[in-house]
Amino acid sequence: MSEPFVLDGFLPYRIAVLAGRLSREFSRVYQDRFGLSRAEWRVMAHLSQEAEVSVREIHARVDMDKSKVSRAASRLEEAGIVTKRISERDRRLVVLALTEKGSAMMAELARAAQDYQAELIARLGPGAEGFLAGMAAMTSPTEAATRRHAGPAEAAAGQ
Amino acid sequence: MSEPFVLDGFLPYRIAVLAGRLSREFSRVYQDRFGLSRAEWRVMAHLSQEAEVSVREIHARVDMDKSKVSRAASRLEEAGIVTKRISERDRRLVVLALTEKGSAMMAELARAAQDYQAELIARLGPGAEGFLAGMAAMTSPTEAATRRHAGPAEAAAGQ
DNA sequence: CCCCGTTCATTGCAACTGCAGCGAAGAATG
DNA sequence: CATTCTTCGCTGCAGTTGCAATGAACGGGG
Repeated sequence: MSEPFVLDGFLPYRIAVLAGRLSREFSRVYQDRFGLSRAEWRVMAHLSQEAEVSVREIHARVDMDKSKVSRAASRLEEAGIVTKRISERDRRLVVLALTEKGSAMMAELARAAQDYQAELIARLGPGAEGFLAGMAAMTSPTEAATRRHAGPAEAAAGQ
Repeated sequence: MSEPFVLDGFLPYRIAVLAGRLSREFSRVYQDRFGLSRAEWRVMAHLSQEAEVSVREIHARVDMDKSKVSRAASRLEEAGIVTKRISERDRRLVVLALTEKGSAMMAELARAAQDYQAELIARLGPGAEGFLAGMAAMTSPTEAATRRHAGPAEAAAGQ
């Protein structure tokens, strides 16, 4: 029964290491070429999905604290990559949108991202499907144990 | 060919989110019960594998900057969880080891970790093997693209 | 119409992070 | 040996992080 604990086999650890490695690998693209931080890249990536998004929406979907989103957005605005304006429907909301410059950057980044994604799939080989299925199972809200209050995106935070 | 870029399908992103979620989920154990940070937990976990380890060894294997290891070790020492002493064979090395108190904590943590691991495997269900195979493939040093100078543990950093 | 509880985004603050640089100790070279 | 190069752990520092608190704006109930 009680196998000795083996760190190298512990899934949260293994996945965290993998995530760090992939993240770092791809960060070369947006960091070297555009000087973006990971947080900034994520905000941009999210904006490429829906043209106009509020800080709250990004916070809710992405694994980022809302202050992190806020500050990333400010830096992007300062760099002329996104615009911030107050929503007319709800004046508490800040609506983010890519500028033309931002869109051009994002187009290039999207291409690079797809190339990288293709390479990863290639690395996975035929086992890709199994891996993706596992990701889904893991991500699913089974959470038998460790039930939590939880908020948007699991109260974000972390990383 | 050129599918539009979809953030939710981008593997580095998905894996990062998953890693964050699992990490946070399990961190409740060592954080709530023992007040450990993630870095401290990792150092302890590593120490549970081999009784005596140097800062450098942890830095090399784990995805942690050496200063991070150093400071985590200092905090653990202050808390009476590990001891630091200078190696006799090489007086540059600092040898870390769990104290009795630390061992007791680690035993409890190991149990919790195994429970959590079991739950994760359960979540994965029959697809577990495929997932683990994918992890291995992904981690493997295929790295066709993005070759790097690299150092210990991919020059650590990140996360 | 006016409260009052809630939802947003931002900001202050303390803690943490990574990086560069340091001194001490070992290894290599002649 | 003396000299130089490398390895190891630590620390200063600037930048970042998460958390809590703030203030503005909604929205519902009386």
